[in-house]
Amino acid sequence: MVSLKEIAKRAGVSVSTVSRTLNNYDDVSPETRERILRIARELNYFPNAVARSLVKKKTYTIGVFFGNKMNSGFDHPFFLDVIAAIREVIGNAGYDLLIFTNKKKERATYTTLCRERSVDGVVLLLTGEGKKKTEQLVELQNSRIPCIAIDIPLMGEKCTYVESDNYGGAREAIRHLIGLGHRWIAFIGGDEISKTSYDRLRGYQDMLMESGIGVDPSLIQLGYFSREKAREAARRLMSKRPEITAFFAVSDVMAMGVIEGLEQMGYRVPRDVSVVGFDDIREAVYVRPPLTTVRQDKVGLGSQAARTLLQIIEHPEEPISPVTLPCRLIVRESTSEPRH
Amino acid sequence: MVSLKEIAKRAGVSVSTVSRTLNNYDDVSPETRERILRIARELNYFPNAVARSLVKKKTYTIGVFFGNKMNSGFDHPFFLDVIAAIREVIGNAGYDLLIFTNKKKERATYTTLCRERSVDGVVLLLTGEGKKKTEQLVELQNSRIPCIAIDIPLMGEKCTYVESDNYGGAREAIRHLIGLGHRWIAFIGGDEISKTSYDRLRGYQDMLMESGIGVDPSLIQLGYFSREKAREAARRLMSKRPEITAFFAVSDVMAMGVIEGLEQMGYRVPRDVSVVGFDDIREAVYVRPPLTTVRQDKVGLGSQAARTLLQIIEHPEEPISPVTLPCRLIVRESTSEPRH
DNA sequence: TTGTATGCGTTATCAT
DNA sequence: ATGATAACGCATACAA
Repeated sequence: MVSLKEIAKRAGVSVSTVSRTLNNYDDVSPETRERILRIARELNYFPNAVARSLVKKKTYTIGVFFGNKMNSGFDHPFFLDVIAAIREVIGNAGYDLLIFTNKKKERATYTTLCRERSVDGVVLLLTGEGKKKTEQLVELQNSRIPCIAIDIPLMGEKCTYVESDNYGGAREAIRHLIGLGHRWIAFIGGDEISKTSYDRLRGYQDMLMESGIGVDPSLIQLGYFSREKAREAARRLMSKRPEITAFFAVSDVMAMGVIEGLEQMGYRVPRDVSVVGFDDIREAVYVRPPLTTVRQDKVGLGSQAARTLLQIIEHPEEPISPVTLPCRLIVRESTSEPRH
Repeated sequence: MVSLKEIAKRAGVSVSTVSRTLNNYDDVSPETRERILRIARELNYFPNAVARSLVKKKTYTIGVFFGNKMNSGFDHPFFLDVIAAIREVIGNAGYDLLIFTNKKKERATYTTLCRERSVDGVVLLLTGEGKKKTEQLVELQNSRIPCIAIDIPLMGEKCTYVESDNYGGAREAIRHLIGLGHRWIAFIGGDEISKTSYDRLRGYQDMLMESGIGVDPSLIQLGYFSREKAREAARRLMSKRPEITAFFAVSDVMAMGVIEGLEQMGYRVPRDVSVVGFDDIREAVYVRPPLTTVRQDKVGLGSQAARTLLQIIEHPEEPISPVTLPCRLIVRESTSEPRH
């Protein structure tokens, strides 16, 4: 509303003098400086970020893309924690967050939306649907837009990702089950394409091999990160292979589905069958039985993503690389020794 | 990156012709139109929203303010659901969401931040801390910035709010307890200033009066929307007034605290004492015992807020007024008949 | 120390 | 049907 011109007029100086004063240049006399600052304060002046962005080509805005499903709220399993951490870090650095929601752009891609809004950087917090837009992801990865992805293996000149140690976390989960005495351990995966799910599968397989138990492919099913699909997968598995004593589901939501399916069939968890999840979402501690699960460091993921992104933006010369954060097995009450 | 000027040069026309073409003006010949559109497509042109905003004084951006507490994620009890609904509605209308996070502006207020970023409107999704910045809220309310508050009674020329029927919801909760046979019903309020908490208190009092039970002020305590504070309040209350058979806490988080306190003292819920919450947060269904609570229509709150805000923005001439959405009592397992 | 001029990318007004 | 020009609010190179 009140502009530099307005202040300049009242102070009897030129616009550029006002601009320099307000930007703390030191080439302005103490008297005029005082006068200008006083007037600016009186008029309650604040610079127009839009105009400034136009000339400086810097918006102090970080874009965010994430899943689209409506009814379940944001469908990322721990959107809230990750975004809170991101917000904290980038806020301290002087940036705001732009959440892309505009549905009116049919032909737009992640890249064009970023360019259009001139965001300084972008974070990708996608779920199933979004992760499948491979062409768009590649385009963004190859663009010069500073980009950090969570759980998606993108690598480019200004693009990298953060993830949990999914492989190691899965190993711990299986080690735990084996230690308890389990030998017939089923695996409920996510989908065919996600690296996240794949790494957890590898951890499961490797641990079983190393323990001399071996991998039985028929114990491996996909649950597509859906509670219902996981429930049905568990029921199918259990009726075909009643010797199973434990399930490892690669998300807590699916673990909850597995437990549901098991109980529908008359099994008790963990007395008859043990179940381990992944993520440690908020509900995990409340659910019955409280879930043994592999905790992802959500705050760590978010703040690391933010820090890496800021580094790409503000120190473009420095090399970048993906970062992997450790997971931790949280033993609660959904696992116990196998029924004999 | 690629601008109107670039396209103009390649097409051999002026910038203004390109602009008119791209904005679907009808005063451009079919031939040049085709040529320009083709080149624009080839160059993968997208307009620079910043430049456009500067001249049109419209950003297609809705600002969002909310609580600041870090560790607990966003501290609004149902931030996620509300924001998801808002996102849906404003996204369909062609707007994006700007989440204010910048901590580097000490002297800034809600109003100045909005002006600085030139947002077209703003939604207030505040918790305890934010709600207490009364001067700032008044300033915003009196500004000409289109504004919608959730659960805060702001009213101005371009400012209003949405809330749940807190009074009615509280009445239902108490009616339920009375119907079960309870007579000694304690109230765990939020704080002294929030209208939300106050309306629920009124519902509690009125229902008790209408039922001929009457209100005992010593059964009323504040829990400041904190689990721990509510837990301690419940313990104090219960040791002084062991005749209490039911608690009504004005948030689920506090209800969980109350249950915790009760169980620490050796009471069982609901066998010995019944507990009713408010909100119906996601955890409410998983917690033990599953919480009887007053459900707020989170999606309704969010989408109503968004619709109202859009109306203020796009139809400034029409009158505005606050809207109140109905609540619904969800009976689960934390309530039963009183111990004799 | 201060002012003038120019440009950022776009839209809009007014000629032609 | 098209182009020249100004304007949005600010920053900056250069001149004075």
